[in-house]
Amino acid sequence: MRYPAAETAEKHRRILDAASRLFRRRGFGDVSVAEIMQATGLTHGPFYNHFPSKQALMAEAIGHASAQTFGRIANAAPSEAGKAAYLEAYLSTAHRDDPGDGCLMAALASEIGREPAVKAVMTTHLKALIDKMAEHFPWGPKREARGETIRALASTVGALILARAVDDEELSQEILREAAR
Amino acid sequence: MRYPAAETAEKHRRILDAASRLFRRRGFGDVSVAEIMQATGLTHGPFYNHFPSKQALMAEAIGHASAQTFGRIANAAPSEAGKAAYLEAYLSTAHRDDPGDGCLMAALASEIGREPAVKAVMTTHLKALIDKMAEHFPWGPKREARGETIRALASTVGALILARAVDDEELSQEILREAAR
DNA sequence: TGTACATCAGTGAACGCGCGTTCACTGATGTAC
DNA sequence: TGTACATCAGTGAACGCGCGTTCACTGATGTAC
Repeated sequence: MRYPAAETAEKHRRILDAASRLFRRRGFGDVSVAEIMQATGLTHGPFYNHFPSKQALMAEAIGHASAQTFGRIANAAPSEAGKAAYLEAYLSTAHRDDPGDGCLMAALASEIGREPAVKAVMTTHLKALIDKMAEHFPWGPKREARGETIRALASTVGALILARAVDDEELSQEILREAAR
Repeated sequence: MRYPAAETAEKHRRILDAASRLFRRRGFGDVSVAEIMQATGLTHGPFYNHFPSKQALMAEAIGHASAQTFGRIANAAPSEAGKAAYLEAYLSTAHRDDPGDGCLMAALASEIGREPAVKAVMTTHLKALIDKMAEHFPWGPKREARGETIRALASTVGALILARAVDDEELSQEILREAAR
């Protein structure tokens, strides 16, 4: 290899960072390959040295963002208090106003199902996420843990999406507040 | 008017019908004006006799689909059984597999916040929807009705979105089933 | 009633634009001797 | 150690394409007399 492998890997990572942030902020369709490459300080040409297509980048960027989420859960205390803090952060206005660094599902929800490669990565992510959350946090009776995790996920993802879809600050906050109960 | 007004209005309605269905099925970005017009049996030219821009159509199509949802709620029996039937239909695999005729929020979730005109219409829709559901269905103590409605909306919308984002039939069904409890 | 005209929704070619992707070229880096 | 060469990531112009939008034209409809 002409250039050290570490440098190539570093660039690959920077493209994924920029892409996963921009995609979550504005959606797959509204972010161009050129813009992503510009965000990493390069022109758009060498993109194809790293990824075979934009579609492939979309799938890999989802995986990249998924790893972030897992890091966040692993860092939360595995107690009732840790769970409460995690959910509170999830339903915060800070998270609502910063989709770029936030939840994948909430940010790209309706676009995920349309691209099979993306959907596949998302499925793996969600399965692992349910397992991780069910095992990491306390959920009352053991055999209820999985069901409760799924219900908590659906509620919080739904609430965040509704809060973001709305123009009215008061209503938006009300939705987050109610879901936190 | 050269052509009878009723005919113009009828065409306007047919464009909105096609648009709101296609948008929900595939998203705003992936559906072209030409395709919508073709679905109504016309070429794309006269589109601009009906709407000033695609953006304007997006906002109007949301309003159009919103009216459908309200019709569906009004038709449900205002009883515990009516509410259960409504929620069961919402969380059915039939609804999951037919976004074109289904819930606006779940279908366009992440794209709504990005277009201010669309967001404004959506806010009006959601406000009216919360009021309508809180008042139409029984929810236990009166002053809890609004909060419970919001939580039910967040849970069901979230569950439908997760169920659609997933590749695995079993997991998808599990999500719908858990949210229905 | 019949005829010439005015209207305007519909037609389809054309426009400019931005996109994903390709490619001939550059030039900095490492290698061979 | 020094020099000529090979490599390959990066550059940026160019490609074909589909999109939203415009527009000169058509032709069916209704109106005026």
